Amino acid sequence: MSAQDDTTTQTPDEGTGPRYARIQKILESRLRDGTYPVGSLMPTEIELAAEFDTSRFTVREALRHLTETGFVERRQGLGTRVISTEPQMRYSQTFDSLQELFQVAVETYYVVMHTEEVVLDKALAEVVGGKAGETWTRVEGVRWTEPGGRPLAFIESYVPARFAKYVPEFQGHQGAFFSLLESHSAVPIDECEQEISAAPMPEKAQRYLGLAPGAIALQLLRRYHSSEGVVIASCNWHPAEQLSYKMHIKRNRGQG
Amino acid sequence: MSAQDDTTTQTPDEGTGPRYARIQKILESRLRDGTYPVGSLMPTEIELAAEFDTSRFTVREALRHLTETGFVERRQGLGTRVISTEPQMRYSQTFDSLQELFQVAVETYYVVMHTEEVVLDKALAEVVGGKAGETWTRVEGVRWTEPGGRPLAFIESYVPARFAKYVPEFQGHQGAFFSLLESHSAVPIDECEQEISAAPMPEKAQRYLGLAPGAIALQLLRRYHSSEGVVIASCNWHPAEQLSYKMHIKRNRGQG
DNA sequence: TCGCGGTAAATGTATGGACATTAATGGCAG
DNA sequence: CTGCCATTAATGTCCATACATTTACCGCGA
Repeated sequence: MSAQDDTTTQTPDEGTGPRYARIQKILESRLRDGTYPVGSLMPTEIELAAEFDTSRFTVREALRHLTETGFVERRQGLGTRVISTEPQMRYSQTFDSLQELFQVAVETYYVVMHTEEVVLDKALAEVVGGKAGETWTRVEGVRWTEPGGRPLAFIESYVPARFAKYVPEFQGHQGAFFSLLESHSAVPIDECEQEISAAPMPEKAQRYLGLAPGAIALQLLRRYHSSEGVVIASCNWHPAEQLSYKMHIKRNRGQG
Repeated sequence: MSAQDDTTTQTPDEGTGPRYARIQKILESRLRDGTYPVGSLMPTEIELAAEFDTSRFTVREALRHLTETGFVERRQGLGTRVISTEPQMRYSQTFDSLQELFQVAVETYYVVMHTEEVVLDKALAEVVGGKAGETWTRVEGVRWTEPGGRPLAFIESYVPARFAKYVPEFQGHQGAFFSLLESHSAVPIDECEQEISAAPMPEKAQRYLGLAPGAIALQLLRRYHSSEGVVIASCNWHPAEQLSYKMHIKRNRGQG
């Protein structure tokens, strides 16, 4: 309700383009100016439809775009929660496809090199998404094109203690861990954060992968979440020449 | 129409979950087995609705998911074109937001270090998305936090000859090039490909950025496309410690 | 031959309604 | 106090329908 800067009268009737796009712009401006604070629930579809004098369908289109753009998160039975006041790289995907999306894990084989229990210190807890003092299992391994084939990546994985009993299953597993853990423990995995960065290849990884000192790695840190927290955190080191991340960003037509 | 492997009878009535999801799975399997080849047009919404004995709305939901997953591309007046037989990292976004998405370019300043004309050889043509033999302008520069501030990245940009006249505008520009080119030339930019990889920091970049030899870079190759082809290709080298790419991948609830 | 305009066909936008599914809530029984 | 259950409210799914907008295409005229 700030009186300043109100050149944008809050009606979807001005401007051009589809109505849902105009409503979307209004809602975005409200998100930015704090009308709908982060963490709060936005008005319901019915309320917004009434406010903008339009149908629920049109409001849903606007909200769908806000979801795809990473501003809000919607849950059946709950509502529309504000998660950001600016767009995010957020990628929505069905689960089976998600597994295929992480190309490297599919049709490749994992070999466990080393396993140990660790108590999380503060720094490690932050990385894996756990709490300091908890006991987790740390697994070192290498992913291969095929058993006895060419090594692809060095992987360090962390799982909470309650999943430790499934770790032996990792040995020789084809595919991603998270699907294995999910099927064995019946804990559904809802989302995954991924952080891509560049880093020197760790010394141990150089040995396992047969690389010269000074090798460069594309480093992928992934945290797989169930509703109760992180189920697996893994850090993958891929030789820089062997992996790159391609994205295709497409402009929505007609919204200039 | 392969007779083998036909455990999936092609009706959406089996299985559980929403009907559009079942239809989506059937369509995905057809994409994979070549029933709808890459480059071809899929049946229209009306035809699919008739085949699956459902409404156009439900078919649209299935196709919307295929679009978000990167299998197909839809154009009003044309149809649904198959662009891939497996899911892709495809990110749809409005344009204003896209600029914000490429965080680094916003509220930073670009300084041109060097400009020259180059004739594309075959390898370079492939990288920038042009044709061998064409003349492009190559621009070297550095992006800074503020004029005279801290250097953030070394950037090598290529623009086709017809845009060369706008290159002087790059000097001291705040924001991304593509928005500058777009506003000056009135050529709308539809999409952007991005490839993220790890690489050694080029020697020239080490000098410009004041880094020690052996520094590691997160390398971003971007191609901005208009309908007529690549408008800008740029390769950015960021010090590995200063940049990472975070993604949030969310599972569609209720599709196990 | 070239360009212009009309037409058909496809997706895009929008309405209004109905019912399903999920999640929080509060009350009741143990 | 705890646990189960009915209620309520929100989004999710689905229908039939209409019109708008974009694109490809064909034919006509200059």
